[in-house]
Amino acid sequence: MTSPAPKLRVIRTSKASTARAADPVADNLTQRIADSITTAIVERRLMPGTKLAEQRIADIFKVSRTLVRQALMQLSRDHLITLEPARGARVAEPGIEEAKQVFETRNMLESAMIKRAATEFTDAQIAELRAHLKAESLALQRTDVSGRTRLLADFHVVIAQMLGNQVLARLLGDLVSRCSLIALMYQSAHSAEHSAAEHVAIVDALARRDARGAVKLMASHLHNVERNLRLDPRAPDLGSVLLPHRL
Amino acid sequence: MTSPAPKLRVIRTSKASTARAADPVADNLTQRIADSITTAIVERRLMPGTKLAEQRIADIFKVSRTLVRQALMQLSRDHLITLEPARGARVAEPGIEEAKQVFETRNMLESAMIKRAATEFTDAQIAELRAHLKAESLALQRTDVSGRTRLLADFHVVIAQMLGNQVLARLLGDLVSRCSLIALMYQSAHSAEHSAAEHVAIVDALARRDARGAVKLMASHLHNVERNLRLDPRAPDLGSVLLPHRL
DNA sequence: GCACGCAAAAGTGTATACACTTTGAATCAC
DNA sequence: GTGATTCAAAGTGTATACACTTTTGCGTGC
Repeated sequence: MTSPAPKLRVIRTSKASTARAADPVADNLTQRIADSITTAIVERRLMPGTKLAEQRIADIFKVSRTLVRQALMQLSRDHLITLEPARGARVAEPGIEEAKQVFETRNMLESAMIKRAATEFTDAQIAELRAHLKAESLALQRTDVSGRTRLLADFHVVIAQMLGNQVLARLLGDLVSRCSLIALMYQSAHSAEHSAAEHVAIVDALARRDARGAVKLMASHLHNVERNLRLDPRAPDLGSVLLPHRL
Repeated sequence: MTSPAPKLRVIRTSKASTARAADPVADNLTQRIADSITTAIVERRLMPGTKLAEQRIADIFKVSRTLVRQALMQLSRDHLITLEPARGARVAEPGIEEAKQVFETRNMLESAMIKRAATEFTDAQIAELRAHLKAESLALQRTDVSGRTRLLADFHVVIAQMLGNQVLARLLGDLVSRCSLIALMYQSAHSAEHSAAEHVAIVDALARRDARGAVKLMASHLHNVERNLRLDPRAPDLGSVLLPHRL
């Protein structure tokens, strides 16, 4: 019969059905393309508004347009690029309104998250967080720009993962990467050092099991990041209209 | 001569660059396929675990596999189906753990959301909400099953939209549709009437500008929905293992 | 009879082909 | 010289082709 004897069925099944089944969509190739473009955007090598022609990218990665299209559609879902019907893909240019909404939503999620963390985290987990803070400060000392940006963003996602809530972690991850794009578009004046210091304060509050304090610190941290964006309605509009964004 | 007078260029551009640019990814064709599958899943015509072969779907819609693949990848991002590397797509079977995480995340978002709504909604907006409640009760009376399911879910998203936060609205929309799938998988015992009544209570609290009360009511509403799922670790596992899910 | 293995069928992964749309530039009219 | 028109180049949208993987059914050996 259709013997259910799984013989030497690949072990991938187990991994696939547990961890991967969530979303990871594609094989490693499409994903690699998407990741490359993502880091290029976050590391400011692709400026907002830049056209992303499919064939160009396909040539670079030595693959067909098929895979590039898949990657682009994925990035579009993450709001890192925009796809217009017959006009192709461009690096997203999030507007001021969108920026505010992203920060507000982050605040909603992260306030609740840090509150839970304050009451539920074990000492071991807090130690793990301190290790992350250590890595942040090292990256700062080495002036490792792309590394430090990544670590500062990861701090927030790591907390979500430590709570064991993968759904929350993914959601927050999306929001955080959108924030990276927003921050580089509106030239944040918020120094990385300042952010790292605020992270330390937050973890200290967690260590004291001071839920209320942690929530307040997290809220003010997010508020500081947002406040230091140049969200003047005038300047960005003028700039983006006048300057030639296309390549 | 070959030029078919491109004069009457569609105004689509304006709409596309403002509202659509966000994410809607594809043209109406890919989207229609995705929508058809989505409603088929939510209306229980496609049970969890059902195989979704690309060519079969392509034949049904009279399109090529290309468009079907796009639609499937989109649905996969929404967690309505799962894609395994060389084994194709199946209707998702969200696990118990995932269900709990989705509800917890919804609670985080919606508590914060309803709190803001209680202090910021105008009388006109509350009237609009009451109109929605009216629609819910009408769908209940007409025993319009698919309509009522949709309306009950939309209630939560509508509140987010009324706050003017599109980012929040989309995030919540994704979570809510995952909940629909979860609810039908674990045969919710929570009656639609009960949900509708709880919605009324929430809006009443909003009308009183009773933020604390509204938050409490929303939290207990979500808790009730979750509690009435058959999230016994034993029953579902046994059932899903024994019963043949495939068609 | 049962298990193993092999081969055909079905299905997915990627590349390519082709139609249609947009873009840009050169031409023509004024 | 300025403005509109047209045509070619570039780019996107969809279909199809083909390679490779998984599944399934049958036959063989024990």
